[in-house]
Amino acid sequence: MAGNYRETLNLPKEEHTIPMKANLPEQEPRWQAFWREIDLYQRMLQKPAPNGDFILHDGPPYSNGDIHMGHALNKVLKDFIVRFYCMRGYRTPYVPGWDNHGMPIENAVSQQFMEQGETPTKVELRQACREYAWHYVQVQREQFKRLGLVGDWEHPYLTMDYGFEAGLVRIFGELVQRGYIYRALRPTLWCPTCQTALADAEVEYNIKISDSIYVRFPVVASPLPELSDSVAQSHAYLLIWTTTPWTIPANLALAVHPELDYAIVRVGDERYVLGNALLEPVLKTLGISDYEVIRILKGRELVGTVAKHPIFERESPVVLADYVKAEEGTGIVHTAPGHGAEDFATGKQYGLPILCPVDAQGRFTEEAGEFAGLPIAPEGNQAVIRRLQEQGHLLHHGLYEHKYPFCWRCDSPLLFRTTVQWFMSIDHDAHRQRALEAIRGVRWIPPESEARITAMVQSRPDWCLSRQRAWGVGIPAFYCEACEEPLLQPDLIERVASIIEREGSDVWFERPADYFLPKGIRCPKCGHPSFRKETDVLDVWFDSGSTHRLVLETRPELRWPADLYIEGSDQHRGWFNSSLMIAIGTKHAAPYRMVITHGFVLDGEGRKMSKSEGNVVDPLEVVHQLGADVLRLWVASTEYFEDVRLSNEILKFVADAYRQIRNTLRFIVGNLADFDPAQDALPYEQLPELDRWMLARLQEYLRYCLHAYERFEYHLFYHETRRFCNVELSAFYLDVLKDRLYASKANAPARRAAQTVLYEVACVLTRLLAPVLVHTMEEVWQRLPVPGKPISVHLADFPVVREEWLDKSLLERWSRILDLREEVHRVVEQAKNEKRIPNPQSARVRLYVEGELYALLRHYPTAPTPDNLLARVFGVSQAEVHPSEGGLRIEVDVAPGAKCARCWLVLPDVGTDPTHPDLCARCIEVVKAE
RNA sequence: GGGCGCGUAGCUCAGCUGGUUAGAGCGCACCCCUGAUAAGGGUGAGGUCAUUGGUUCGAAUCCAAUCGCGCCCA
Repeated sequence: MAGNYRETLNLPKEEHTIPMKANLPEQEPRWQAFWREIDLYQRMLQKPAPNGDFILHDGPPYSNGDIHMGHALNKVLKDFIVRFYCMRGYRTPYVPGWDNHGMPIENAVSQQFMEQGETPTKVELRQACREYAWHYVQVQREQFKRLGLVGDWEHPYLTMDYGFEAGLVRIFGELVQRGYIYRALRPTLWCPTCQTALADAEVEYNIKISDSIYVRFPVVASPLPELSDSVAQSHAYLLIWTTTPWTIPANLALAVHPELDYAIVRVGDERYVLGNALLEPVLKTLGISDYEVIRILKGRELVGTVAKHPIFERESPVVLADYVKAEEGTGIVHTAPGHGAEDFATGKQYGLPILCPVDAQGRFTEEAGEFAGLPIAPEGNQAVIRRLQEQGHLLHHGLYEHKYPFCWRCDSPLLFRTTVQWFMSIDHDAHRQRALEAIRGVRWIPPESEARITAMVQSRPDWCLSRQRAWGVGIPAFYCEACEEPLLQPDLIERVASIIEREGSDVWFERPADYFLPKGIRCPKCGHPSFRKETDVLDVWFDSGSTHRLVLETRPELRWPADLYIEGSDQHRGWFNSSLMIAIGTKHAAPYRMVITHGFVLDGEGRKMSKSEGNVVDPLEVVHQLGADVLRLWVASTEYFEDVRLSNEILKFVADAYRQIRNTLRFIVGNLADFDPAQDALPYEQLPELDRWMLARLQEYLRYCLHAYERFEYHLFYHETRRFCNVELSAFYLDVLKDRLYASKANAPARRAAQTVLYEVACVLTRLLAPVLVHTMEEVWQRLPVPGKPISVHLADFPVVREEWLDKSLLERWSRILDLREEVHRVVEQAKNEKRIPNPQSARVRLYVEGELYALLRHYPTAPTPDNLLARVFGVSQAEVHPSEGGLRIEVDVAPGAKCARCWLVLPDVGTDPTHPDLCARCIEVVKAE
């Protein structure tokens, strides 16, 4: 009678393990609630920390809008690190923060006011900005928490906290004290409609059709005979091209490239100088076909030549500039230092005045002489062109289509104006050298990052701290109302700071200057008693650049400097840089010991994600559909030092990986249902060889993973874990173990040995994966029978390699057996395909081996029983080993005997007992014992 | 246009200082199992190592250029 023996087996207990379906979107919030209940973050901090502190300082995201994948990547990486260090025995306080001030919020809020037709006062605008920023702090905080991030979310740092704002003013004061701060003119892109300077991010480049004019400047003096000879007749000219005629009134020089070739050409009795490479196209445009090249010379030879302004009685000397190009124009660049960044730099270099005859509304000032009062465009342009024509210096006028900067809010074409701004000097007191030295003392990961920050610091200009904005911390300067003398004094700055600390930075905009100044103060220059306040606010990079001082130094659980900053690679110019500047400026040392950079999140094709492309993957949606653990596993799977890719397809693969890891653990935990390590675990010495092999492989795997964790290379850990779970556990060890686990007596040593190892494997995997799969590993942990275990896996210690289990010779022997296993599989597969056997389970394998391999294999039992290790390893019912003289031969046939109804092995001893005619000898014994 | 970086199978990644037929896992195809079952197992097919040209006895690995992509700047 074929009985049903299923009930006599020790099958994994479904109710004792984790469910196959993870249902993360629903389950994760429950675990998060659990952590909140037990106050996991505080418990992590209270955990013994024999290795001391590890301070990861959070770079503050900007508090506008929902989080995107870039945030998710950044914060999840931080979370891996915090959790790993904590489990490694470090105290790891993590204080998340937000960057609140700044233009994007101000713009969004102004937009809202505009839509409602309201014009807020500065203070009203600021209050709305503060509310807006706070709203998104709360939104993002919840979104971050949903990703499973651990940290002091109830006490984050905010750059708009009064204390922080006061701190900013004080740091500014420190820099004033140390002599870093100065005031100077600077060219800015200016919107004449909004009447404000714009930041780069507020500028959009669009196609514009401009006037294109070729203008000649008469030479009035030159060391070159070819030019000076004709001076008397005014017949030598330098030829320029411009698309902004209105800047001609501000012309103060003509720039040439020192190394480019220039031609002096004769046209009738006139001579023209222009770039040799541009000779033909330019003369063609001007309609000149009859000409003669008199001389070719280098640009630098033109130095000393001076032209006359084509309209005004003023000189315009030739100057040298590297940015002059031979691709466009005439090779000679009309230079107006008041109207362009490059022109400004050249102007400064040559000591030219910074002439900017245009007012805030884009109208010519008195300095523009006859043009005063005209808007620069279109009237100004037309007037200038007309005047040039009257003078006979306009050689060509056409139209030109090119990219031009526009205001992103009002779409007006922008112009360059020079205005007075506050700066931090980067070269004061050897600051730049100190910074470069400090960079060398920091550990940069990846190492290329050091070259990048070095280049940035080497070439960075002075820091322009002024922003003509409302939503920020006011620059604490005063001006004499009589003589305009600026008043910038550390003691006065401290007065402002202490008031802001009490009342918030709005007070600067609400109160008059007197409120902040001591009674009786007078202008040191003219003695006048009344002052006005500076209206500029600090650049927001100053805010975030100060966090290391205002967070690390003020929170008792933190310290300065940080052990680690980890941010996107754009922060070389951003936060890494601004933090370094302020740290060097105020403390002469770097604010971080180690800096990691990660790449950007691109789509599946390696392109930037953008709404218009429709290739954006939203982290909130991923969490909603697949779960945070899948998202986190994706982060772990990427080589994030470079840009990383993400698409739905990629997520599908990661979700598969998640399922495989989950199922492996599900199987292991299910087989530990009746296992109590305290009572049932076997000592190492009593473990069968295969189990000791597994423990050795586990140590090798663990060592590899620890190394990967230590180097922040989670992708190596991810791949090795997948391989370990799929190949070594699922496809091999667990499969081989099934007979022992299921068919042995529950407390048979063979079964307890298997469980002992499974338990070890589970303990290692769970802790190793805990920083990544925070929810899933907690779920597993709660099921594991660990004696005296911490309440959460996140409070456990990271596993350590047990060297004594690394049995080298065992590993070596088994690597040969595993090779042989592959051979056997191939032969069995072939037999199956040829229908010689229905399936591997019904097969017998006979090995004919020689030499060393025979010496190795002969020790294994070859009798047809469940204990035939080689048969179990090969996945067949029976296996024999025979000596051979002609190399390896593998024969496969149908195993003799019958299939045991209980263990399903085909064995000859099935049916030896009449009470159980369909059982093998081993199973009879097990069944009878019950 | 400039600076930095990247480009190995459909996907994610190995491949140390140049040296045997370029590896892994997943995915895919075919098959097995039905006592991990919306699971598990086996076998197999996939790559001119972005392109081109150099250096070398020999290059995915070094050099140059080109193309594509990204970040920062102009």
